[in-house]
Amino acid sequence: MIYSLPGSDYSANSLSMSRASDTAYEKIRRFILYGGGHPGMQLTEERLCDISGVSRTPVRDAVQRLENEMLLVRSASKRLSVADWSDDEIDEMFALRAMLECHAAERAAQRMDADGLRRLRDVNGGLTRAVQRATPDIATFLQANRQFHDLILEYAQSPRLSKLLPALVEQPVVRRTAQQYSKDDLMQSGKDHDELIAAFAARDQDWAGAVMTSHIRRAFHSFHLATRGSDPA
Amino acid sequence: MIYSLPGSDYSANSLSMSRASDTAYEKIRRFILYGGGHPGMQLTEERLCDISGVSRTPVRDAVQRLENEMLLVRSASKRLSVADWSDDEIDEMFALRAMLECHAAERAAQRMDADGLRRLRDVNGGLTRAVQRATPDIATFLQANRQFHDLILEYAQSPRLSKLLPALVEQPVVRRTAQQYSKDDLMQSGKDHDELIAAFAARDQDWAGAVMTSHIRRAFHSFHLATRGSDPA
DNA sequence: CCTCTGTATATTGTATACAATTACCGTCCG
DNA sequence: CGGACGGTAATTGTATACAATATACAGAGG
Repeated sequence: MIYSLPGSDYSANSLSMSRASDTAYEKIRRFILYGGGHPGMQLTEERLCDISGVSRTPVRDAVQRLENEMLLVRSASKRLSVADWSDDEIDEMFALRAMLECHAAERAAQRMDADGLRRLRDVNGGLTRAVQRATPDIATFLQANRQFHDLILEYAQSPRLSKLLPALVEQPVVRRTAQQYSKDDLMQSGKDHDELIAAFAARDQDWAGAVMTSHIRRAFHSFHLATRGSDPA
Repeated sequence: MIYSLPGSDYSANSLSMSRASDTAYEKIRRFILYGGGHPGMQLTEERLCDISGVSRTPVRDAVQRLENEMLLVRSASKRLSVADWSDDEIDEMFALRAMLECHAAERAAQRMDADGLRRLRDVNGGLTRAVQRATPDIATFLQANRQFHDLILEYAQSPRLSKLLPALVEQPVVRRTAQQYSKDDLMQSGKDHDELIAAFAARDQDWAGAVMTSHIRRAFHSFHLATRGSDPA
């Protein structure tokens, strides 16, 4: 049986759709990842206005954000299209993400407190319960997973990391690997998280970093097996 | 005798001031780093229009870019101010930069070719000559240094890295450490580059990565000694 | 004297009109 | 028939007017 990817979607703050530029961002993003947008597809700003229901000004704001996340790319003549990630770029994204999440875990280990541990245990409890059901509740799993990694990022206390990491956790990979993971894979994610919590409790930054690196790199290899039928190692 | 910092300013593409949003970006950036902008200073968009001489639309584009680079920060109520980097944030920036530049060097080592080696040697020759003058030519040094690191980034062939790294090589540090480096420090940078070239020629990615890490971390420690009078180690 | 609240003011957010670029396509000339 | 040229349509870039929102301040009530 096959499910979905451990790491995903810390960035999208699904709340606060108040600002038009935020709704534009969300809707265009959704269009690219789950809607009719396929890699290489040309998109005019006007088209994006139709998709998001707002005018060009907030659309342009959203576009700039999506460009930073490399979900949209701009041709030499400033025309927009949906990004088409090469295999090498996806591999690179995993590598960079492993480095930065490792670093975040190391910092979090140094700054963790009792309240943080409690919150991490709560979230991971929910994650584990969601997986252990007869048919795993993927949506809840993904949400809990996001919360778990967000908490680590919070305790890393690095504004710079908080700005950099979300851009690496974007969804083209999720889109290409949705429902790819087995129940055992999902359970292993929960166990990784448990070990991370143990490392945090021990304030052992090397341990925390190593577990996090394993966590991400396992996802990387599972991704390879699932999408290309071979292991990159 | 005291001079300036090894790593700096790969990002600013000093050319192509055609678009108003580009001139706004450049002028506001210059204002923050070398003009009247001091950390914590409040800036309205109107004020930024005066500074850059264009209307609010391109100013807002530029502001978003500068926010990503964390030169500008936005308060909870969406008001802008010049970023005020804490010591911890600066340390973090060096740490992240060391990781990513190391990674870039590793990738470049795998992808280097004869033409790239020649270009790197040319650039570093110019850098060394600029330093060896009776009074080192700092401007030329900085330009050559930027070109050198840009070349490595080019040969790393990672669009993602090319987007991430420039945001870490920004200037608040340069501003706070301008003219801080001795002639020996500058010469050592040239020697680091020579060793990097040797590592590239040998296609030894571990060597290249290690040299790059040393290169950045030495700058980090020199920065500490120069600005805080103590070594972080 | 403090706090709360309402209103004026300042600032940011959005829509739209217009300018500048770029691509598209038919035509002309070799 | 192929390629360069030029005109037109499409698209992005900029300015500005207006709307929404947040702050600041004054005055009333406790």
